[in-house]
Amino acid sequence: MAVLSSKASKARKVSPEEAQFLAKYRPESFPRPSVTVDIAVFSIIDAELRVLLVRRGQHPFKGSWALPGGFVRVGDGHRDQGEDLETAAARELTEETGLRASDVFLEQVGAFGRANRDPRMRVITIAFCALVRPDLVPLVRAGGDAAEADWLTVSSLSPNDLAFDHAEIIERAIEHVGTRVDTSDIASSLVAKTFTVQELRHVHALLTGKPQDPGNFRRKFERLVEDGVIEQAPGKRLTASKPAMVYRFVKKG
Amino acid sequence: MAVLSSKASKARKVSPEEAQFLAKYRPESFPRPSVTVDIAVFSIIDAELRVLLVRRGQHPFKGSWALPGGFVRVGDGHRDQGEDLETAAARELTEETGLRASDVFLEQVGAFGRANRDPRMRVITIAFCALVRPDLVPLVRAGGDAAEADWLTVSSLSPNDLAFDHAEIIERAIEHVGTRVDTSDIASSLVAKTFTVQELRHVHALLTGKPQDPGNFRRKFERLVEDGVIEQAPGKRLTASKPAMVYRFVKKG
DNA sequence: TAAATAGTGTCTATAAGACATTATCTC
DNA sequence: GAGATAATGTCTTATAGACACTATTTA
Repeated sequence: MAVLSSKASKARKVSPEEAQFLAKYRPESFPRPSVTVDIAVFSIIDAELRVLLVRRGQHPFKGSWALPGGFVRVGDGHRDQGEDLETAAARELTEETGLRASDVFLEQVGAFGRANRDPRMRVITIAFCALVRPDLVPLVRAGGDAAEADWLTVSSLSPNDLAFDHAEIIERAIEHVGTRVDTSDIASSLVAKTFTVQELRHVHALLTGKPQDPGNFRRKFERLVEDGVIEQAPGKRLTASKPAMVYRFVKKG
Repeated sequence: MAVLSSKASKARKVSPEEAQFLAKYRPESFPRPSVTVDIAVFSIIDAELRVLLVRRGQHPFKGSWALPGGFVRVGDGHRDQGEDLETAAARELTEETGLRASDVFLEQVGAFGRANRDPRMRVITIAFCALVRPDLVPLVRAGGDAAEADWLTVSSLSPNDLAFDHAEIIERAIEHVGTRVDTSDIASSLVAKTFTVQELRHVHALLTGKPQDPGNFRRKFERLVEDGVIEQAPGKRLTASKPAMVYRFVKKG
């Protein structure tokens, strides 16, 4: 399976015959769906997992909370084919939060395209999840056309408050993140640049939904230090009692 | 997070005001992409992991192998919104193989929508993976418009032989399946109705890409028997030497 | 000194990896 | 009986879970 290289057909050779075909080709006018990207932007605020939502000012679902998102730019559909899905997600993220996409973890969750999920027309959305480090949250400014935006606590969300199928999308996005906690450094996107053992433990607890034993988690943590994923940082974190040592993720070369 | 129920807004209440809004609403004519479903249909033939591909008879990529797939039906875009993505995938699967979707494992892998992945026009595809039990493979008949179809060995595929970004899709589909081998009964979709320990072991070896130790795998297998996932079936599998006991997956209630 | 939280150690259960060994069939 | 594969057993190591314990700070 390693035989299959990732980015195929980057500079594909086009035969004269095929070039002629393409020159003559005119896309037929089948009915087409609208395609959007929606982003479940997560962060941790006040020790709670939260998601950034915008309140809809228009029908349908006027007054409900919705995920930030928007249409994928597809160009004129012939010469200019527009932007990639990831690019669209990154653009929307920046537009709606003011954050640079390079500072945020962004990954596709999947496509959601049930018929009638939008009563106006057929809309297929590509859902992404984004993780924002808590120390960047203060920089988030409610973007563009959004009437009202807020970080809502995930555990107290009610599906009735959410527009479209966004409750389902959020649920799937959380699941998506949760399954990757142990196999990726996804948690690094939800702690500040420096953090204590307990702070990272808390992130894991929130993402997995299970309480993490302090002693057992430390073992995991120490393994990450041994493997060079995490290193100690200068300084200490002052608390109400004994200060804690402070760590940081090692930048990958 | 459990607060979020899966299928939200099944019978949403629409206020008179919103109903009026929807009655007046006319979708604007933003440029829209074409949306297709493509299916990576896998099975095991002659002890090799194979994927069902069709040879393209037309430009672009004429002569290359491609995943079976087709356009998602989106209705007239207003009153009738067409079919769900899963429905589209199941329909295409049946059209192209003759298999009933209920007999086949089918799951979404994700959306692939890079600009210019199709030189004709902007096409976003929702990729699915399908797993066909080996005993159903003989029933597969090259479907509909497909000029030529064949089960190609995954490990000997070259990206150059594949149309569009289908090499990338296949790779991601294999990855998708591989990550679920240990946490789901996905392997049950790749063995015949009855199977031996070694046969299931071989499936795991192919899906994970790692050789599975006979003794160690048996332990795993016995755990599945204890958990009621697998049960012994009558009869034996005759081989060149000692016959092997035969098992089957317990039907879920 | 008391309260609080950081940090350490221990015991057990579970599962994986790497073998060696025995059992039972066909030819 | 020879060859082959099924089936079993053993030893080691890695990890997770539960929980008791010690250390260091603030108030």
